[in-house]
Amino acid sequence: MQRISDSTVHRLSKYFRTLIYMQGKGIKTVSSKNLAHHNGVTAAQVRKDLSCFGAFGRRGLGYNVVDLRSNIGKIMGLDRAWKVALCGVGNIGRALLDYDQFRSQGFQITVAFDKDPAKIGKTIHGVSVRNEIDLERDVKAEKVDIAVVAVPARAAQSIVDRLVVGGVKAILNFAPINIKVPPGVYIRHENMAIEIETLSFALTNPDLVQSE
Amino acid sequence: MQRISDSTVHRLSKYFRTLIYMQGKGIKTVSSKNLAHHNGVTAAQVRKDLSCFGAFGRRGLGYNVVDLRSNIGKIMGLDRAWKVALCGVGNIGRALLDYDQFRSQGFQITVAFDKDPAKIGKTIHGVSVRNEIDLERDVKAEKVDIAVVAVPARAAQSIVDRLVVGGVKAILNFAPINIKVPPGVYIRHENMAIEIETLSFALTNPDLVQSE
DNA sequence: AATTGTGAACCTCTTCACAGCT
DNA sequence: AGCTGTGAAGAGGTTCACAATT
Repeated sequence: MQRISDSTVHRLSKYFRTLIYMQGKGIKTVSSKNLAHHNGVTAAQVRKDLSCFGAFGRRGLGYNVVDLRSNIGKIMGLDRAWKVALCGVGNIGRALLDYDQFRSQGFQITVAFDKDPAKIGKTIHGVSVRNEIDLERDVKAEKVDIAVVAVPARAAQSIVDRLVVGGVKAILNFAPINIKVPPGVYIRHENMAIEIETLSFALTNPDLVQSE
Repeated sequence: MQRISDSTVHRLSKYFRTLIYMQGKGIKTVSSKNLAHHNGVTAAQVRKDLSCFGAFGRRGLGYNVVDLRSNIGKIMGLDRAWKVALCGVGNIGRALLDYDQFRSQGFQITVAFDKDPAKIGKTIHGVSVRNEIDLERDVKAEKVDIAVVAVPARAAQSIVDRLVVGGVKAILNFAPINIKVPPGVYIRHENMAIEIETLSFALTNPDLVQSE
């Protein structure tokens, strides 16, 4: 069985959002060319990406918007609700508690942890903040699927280790540091500093990068 | 002159952060192997990345931490201050106004815009929020280098168009939608939904992805 | 002995191009 | 005629392996 590349998964996520938009607009059918145009890729790329999982289109006609959305949703596991825990209720953590794109796609932040006594016990955006001391116990009890780590860099590895002890298999890390996890645990990094520094690089070396 | 890949630039950004950390710890010298280990890549990859820009190490000895940090800083344009404008002072915008990783690396958010009358005129984290109506005029007057777009998806393309009119050449977009920019303008996307959906995919298809 | 810098080999992802279906 | 699905070709990024240096 073939492995699927990160790039393909990222694009599927984008196609999925485009299809939701199109469904909302009442568009019934879409071609690979059109879907590609909405996402800044080539039509061949769209077809290749989809062909990893089956044949969802009809030659000569294109893809049915509702069906393709439903199929990509199933492929990506977006046809169910995921239990999400948030670790670290700082600036970024608070923003994520109220982030539409998580909520609307089935990612429900049901638990939040912090070690600041001033925050523990408070309810923010409908989620009550718990004491980080109980992290392992609580993520196990709540059967958390995915943890979002938004603690300072120096604390991130230890929080992740404890999440793993609590049985969490998927982690989204916002701390600007590499984290080690055992086999079978998935970790993804979201580092906003990297992207803005990439812009700094582009402005500094316009001859070394291609703009759109 | 060779083009530099996004992956290389992203890794340089990571090496840079590692070197800052090492410098803080008083570490004088680092090998490609060590730098690689801190960032989850191979030693050959580190050397190849650096070799795009010159020969910074000494055979048999490794790299001087302070010198390499300084060199990467120059390459990435992190040895200067960038003027950053924020568009959209919602949950994410507010979090970014107080984001350490921006501030400490020379990205100074000096202007913020919103169209909500309740926000205009207020000062948040030391930045006063201006009326979005004056966007083009103000980014031009303030000589903004980089704009961060944190407005809803439906407003993002139009805000970007106006930023371009105002002369902004680099944009960091948080709206979950593809944005078109003219040649010579750099845009990077930060989409947290994509990464969490990638985790959803991994949990749903453990056989199709490799964990660490 | 340790470690860099780098051409060559390797591998992976993207694009091409066309047969096949509507 | 229009559009998908896909093997083959092409492009690009990563790893190997070793000469060069300390």
